[in-house]
Amino acid sequence: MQAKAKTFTESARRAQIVAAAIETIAELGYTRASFARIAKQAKLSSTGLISYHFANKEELVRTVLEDVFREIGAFMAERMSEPASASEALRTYLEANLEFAAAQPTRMRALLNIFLGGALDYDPANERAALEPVERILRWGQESGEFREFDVHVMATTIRRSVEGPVFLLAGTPEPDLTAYAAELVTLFDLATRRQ
Amino acid sequence: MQAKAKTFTESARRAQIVAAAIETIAELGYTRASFARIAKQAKLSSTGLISYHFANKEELVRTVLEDVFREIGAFMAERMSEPASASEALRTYLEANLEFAAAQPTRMRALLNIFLGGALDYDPANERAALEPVERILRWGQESGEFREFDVHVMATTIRRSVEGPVFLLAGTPEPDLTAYAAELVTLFDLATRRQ
Amino acid sequence: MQAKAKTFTESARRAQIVAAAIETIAELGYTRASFARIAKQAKLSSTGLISYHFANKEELVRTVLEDVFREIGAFMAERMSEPASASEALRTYLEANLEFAAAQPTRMRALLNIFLGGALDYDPANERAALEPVERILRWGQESGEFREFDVHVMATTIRRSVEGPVFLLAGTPEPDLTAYAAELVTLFDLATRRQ
Amino acid sequence: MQAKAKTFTESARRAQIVAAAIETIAELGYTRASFARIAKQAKLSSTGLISYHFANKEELVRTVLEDVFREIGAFMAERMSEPASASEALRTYLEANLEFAAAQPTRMRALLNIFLGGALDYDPANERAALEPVERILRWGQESGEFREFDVHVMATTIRRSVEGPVFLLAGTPEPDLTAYAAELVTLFDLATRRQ
DNA sequence: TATGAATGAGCCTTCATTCAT
DNA sequence: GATGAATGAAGGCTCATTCAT
Repeated sequence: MQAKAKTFTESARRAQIVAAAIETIAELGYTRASFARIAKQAKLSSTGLISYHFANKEELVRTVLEDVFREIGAFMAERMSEPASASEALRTYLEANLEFAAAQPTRMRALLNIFLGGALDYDPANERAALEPVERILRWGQESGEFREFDVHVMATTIRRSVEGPVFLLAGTPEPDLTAYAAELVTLFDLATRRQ
Repeated sequence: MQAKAKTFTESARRAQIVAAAIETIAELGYTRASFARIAKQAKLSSTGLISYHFANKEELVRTVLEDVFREIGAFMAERMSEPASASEALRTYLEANLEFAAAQPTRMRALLNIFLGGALDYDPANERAALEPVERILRWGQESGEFREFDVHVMATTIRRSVEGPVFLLAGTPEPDLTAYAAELVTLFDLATRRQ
Repeated sequence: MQAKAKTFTESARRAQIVAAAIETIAELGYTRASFARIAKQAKLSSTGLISYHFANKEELVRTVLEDVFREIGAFMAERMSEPASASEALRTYLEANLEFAAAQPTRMRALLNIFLGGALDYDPANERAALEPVERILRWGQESGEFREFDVHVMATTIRRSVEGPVFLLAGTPEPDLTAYAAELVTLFDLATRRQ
Repeated sequence: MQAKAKTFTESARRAQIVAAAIETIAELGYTRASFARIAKQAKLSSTGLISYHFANKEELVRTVLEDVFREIGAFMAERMSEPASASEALRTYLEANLEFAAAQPTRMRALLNIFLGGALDYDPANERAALEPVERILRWGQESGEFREFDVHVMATTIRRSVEGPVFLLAGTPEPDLTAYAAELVTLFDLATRRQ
């Protein structure tokens, strides 16, 4: 009944399973990431153990998402602390996103594979959650006069998708220059947002 | 090269199956669009009938893609004929894409679900094919002096993804204002690309 | 209703289908010789045509057997005409069988694949029919005093199977020396049968 | 090389499935021995259970073969220990083969149905393995002077097929006299092989 | 006669999940 | 907590056969 308190062992097992799920989903895509394959990746002896720790596949996937989002959140929080201006915040947002993709390509691929692989019935809440920090920056810039008038939702959607773009590059190219990519995006959206 | 001539009946059946597949893939995603569900959608008596008309699932999906691409191609060709300048071409490209998404939301969703849903092992060639028309416009603009210097690939990727953005909105919202959305994108990328 | 009289066209079609079936069964084995593959081999446009000419697969297979048996029978009849003695008849029987296998390897393989491939519920009548000519020779030899006393059925079975032995060699080896093989068998069964 | 250690339960299940497969293959032939029928014979709830214990049908069949070969090997090893001469070895070989067929007719039929039923793409290695013990006896006899000169391969093939001959009889006849059959074969091949 | 189309049963396999131990 | 075992639904696909034209 009690929903929260987990023993240490249980937490460790769940973490191990989640890590294996991320690895597997990143490598094979969501569809092919069956319990059998995740268990093998985690060197678990039975898929039953996954079912034991997670009510069903959906809960496992949800946990994977939470885990990845928490990491991204922590990473972003560190970079984004106390920006002096909205345009600086936007620049940092773009750079930090691509840095994270470069640093954690597996997590990033898993994330995309989940969203793209039909894992979840499309849930607008997820998109709203991802968009919200960007929209906050954009509104800040418009209020401060740094940014021109534009539809915040459209701009935020475009920005969000722009940073997802290079993730797939990471599979093929060994060392794609994400720093340069980030610089291009920074310029692009600086021009697109700033008051003329 | 030349495919065997199809009889009228066969063409009709194939078209019916393809239509049902589009509907089903758009609604459920690629993974859950099983032959059984497609057959039910098409009111067929047996999944065997799908196998009778298509060698395997891959061929069916490929046919779906061809069908959608042909429609998009025809639609775009009509809009894009004889643009006077690169910036006009870019504007038209953005507008036409969103118009098509508004006119054929189901086809558009199916398309994305196939590409994003792990239906195909990720093939850079597909992405290159989608990017190529955009990159041509961008290079034209740079050569003509209309556009500033920027990395064509990054800009093209960002543009391409920006027009995919609103597709999923179409499921929830009955009449999203894609005209306004297009106008925002046009301004956004005009500012981002033009020589200052 | 009328069981026998076939039109010319029908006979030709049936012959064409039977020939294709032999080819296909010889190449792929009975199990994989589906109507679809036989139709392709015969360049027929529809498997329905096979069903039109043959009540079911069993009838087709039975017809194949009759066809092959008729050929073997004709071939053997020519060789075996008027043997001077039982031992000469036996020698000729062995030689003629291997000659036929060398001359018609496809028919021979098809024959074996049918018997071995579970095509027919095992029917002792087939075996009896194959054994009967051999047993006749053997009884002749015993009655004439050329052959010693032995169990005719055992000897006939052994002889029959001995000539089936080399058929599979024909697949792998381009030019197996069936003449030498026949000579060995002739000596073998001469020693095994003759009065000491 | 070393297969993963099986638990007792798993071994028992596998044995049960193998037994059911033997029964089914012997009765219906390889082709008609589907997982569904084997499962029914074994009173299993689902064909999935067979797939759970065996990677695929090929592995099941391979296991059946190993099982039958192990039994035959043990049976033969006992009979064939320390023959005094090649001709005694040959006699024992013939007798032991027919005894085994009499004692284990189901296993024997299954074996033949697998080899003859197109279960395996025809593999000369299998035939060589079956022939090898016979050829060893024959070479021994030729070297010791007991046997006349003859082509060892032809003789071995004929002997091998001669002992397979009566296996199918076992289905129809309740108590075929395989002892008498063996005696006939012993005489036959004694005459055929011995130095005159 | 011949054709293309359709049918529905059956094939092997994979899957998430459950359960006794 | 963890394991191996079992379940039954569902997957894509092939098959022999039937039928309207």
